[in-house]
Amino acid sequence: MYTLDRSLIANLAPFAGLTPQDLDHILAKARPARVAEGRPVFEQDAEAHSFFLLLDGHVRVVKTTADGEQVIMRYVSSGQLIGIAKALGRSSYPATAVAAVDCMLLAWPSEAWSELTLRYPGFAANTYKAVGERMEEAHDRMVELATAQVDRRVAHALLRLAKQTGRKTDEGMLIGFPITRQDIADMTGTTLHTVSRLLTAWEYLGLVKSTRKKVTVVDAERLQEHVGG
Amino acid sequence: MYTLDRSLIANLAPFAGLTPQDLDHILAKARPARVAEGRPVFEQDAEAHSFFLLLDGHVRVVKTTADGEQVIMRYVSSGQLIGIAKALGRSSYPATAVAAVDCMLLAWPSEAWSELTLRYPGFAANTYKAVGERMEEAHDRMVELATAQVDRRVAHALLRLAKQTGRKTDEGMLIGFPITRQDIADMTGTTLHTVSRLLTAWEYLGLVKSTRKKVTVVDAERLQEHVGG
DNA sequence: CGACACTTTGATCCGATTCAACCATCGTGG
DNA sequence: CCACGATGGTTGAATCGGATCAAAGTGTCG
Repeated sequence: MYTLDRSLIANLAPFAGLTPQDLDHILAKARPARVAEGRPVFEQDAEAHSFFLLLDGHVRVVKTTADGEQVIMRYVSSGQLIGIAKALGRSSYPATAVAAVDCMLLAWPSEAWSELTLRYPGFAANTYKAVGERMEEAHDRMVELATAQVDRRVAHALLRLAKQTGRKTDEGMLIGFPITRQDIADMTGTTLHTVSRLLTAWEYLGLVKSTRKKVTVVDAERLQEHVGG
Repeated sequence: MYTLDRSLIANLAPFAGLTPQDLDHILAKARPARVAEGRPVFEQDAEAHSFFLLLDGHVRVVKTTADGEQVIMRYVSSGQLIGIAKALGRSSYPATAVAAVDCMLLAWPSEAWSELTLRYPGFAANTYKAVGERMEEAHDRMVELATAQVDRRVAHALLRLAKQTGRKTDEGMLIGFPITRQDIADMTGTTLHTVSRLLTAWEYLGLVKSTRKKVTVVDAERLQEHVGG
């Protein structure tokens, strides 16, 4: 058995303010995991046996309704915790998490949660701050879903993803993982047809550029304005 | 100066498991407040100077967008905490809270938050459990807004309100506070016109009954089925 | 190269908003 | 106490944003 190096997590937000000893102790309970693109990290309604830290990659968090409709709740980038059901008093996962690309994670057994938060109040505070941010994000999306037209919702989704995960290329900000028209539709509550039409229209206007599973935001400001922001 | 009686809060979820002494100490820091129907308890973006416990009444939590559109995030019933911005690492209120009827509240200065959670871990746990529940609620509404038709969204809103706040009458469950067509529209992301049409149609079918600012769910099961549940 | 996953585009349809007008109920002040 | 303005509610007609239905095109991988 090897030892995980603390440099893996030392600079990540959830562990801000912890000592090297703390980090080592926390890492001692973790187990590394690899999840291939398209495979689940955990599944909706399954018993929440573990929580995870995404070290590298991107994960899509999806809720599926009783009648089979899907909604993408959010995309998780590296450095963030996922599956922290226990932190919010749940014993099962509220959604499915799917690797959007090949991912590296650390996994802790859920029982470790209460011990870690008790022993490291800073860790708990960091986590609840993150929960607060997610809550706010959720509220913002609720407002948007309730009031904004489809074009605005799609534009905002692209702008958010480009900002959060974009890599600068000579054409603009390329969203940092493969994403289909269907995925975008599932984030915004519309259909792949409408997303396709919007993207072609925007490409024609020079606002975005896209190919199979790749979307680049060419001109964020004009895209923003174009949908009225 | 008088003393607040601990029986005011002894049986409420946020204070479950605390001793009488704990309760007295917590109450010593609280200040009672009355807010008349239609008046704000706190306002969006204002500095979060206090958090509150709703002792009696109903409060509507509303977000207003830059372009003046309103969305009702939730209704708060008595016994619940509101305005706990500090618990989630915020320094301003994310929304406006308006008294839906005349309300009685207790108010604590925000600085008391960290002291209370540190001294009473049970209080903290109770709170985060509640936060988890709200998070889940928010997610459910996101899914619903993204996938369900207007009639289903309106029906679910009414069923939820009837269950949470309803008072049994000889006609069914009467929603426990005055609510207008516009309010229902603001909860579900539609217009007062559509809500009005739905309510008249459902009244004709014997599913609901409504007059000015009052809505009664007559037959919850059939209403549920009618929108496909 | 063939199969499959993803994308585009046209045509049609419908739910829900918008526009418009009117009615009902409530509270207030002359 | 009644009149009047304000707030809340209803209903019809026109319109339109997007979903749905349908079909064909294109890139990718085994």
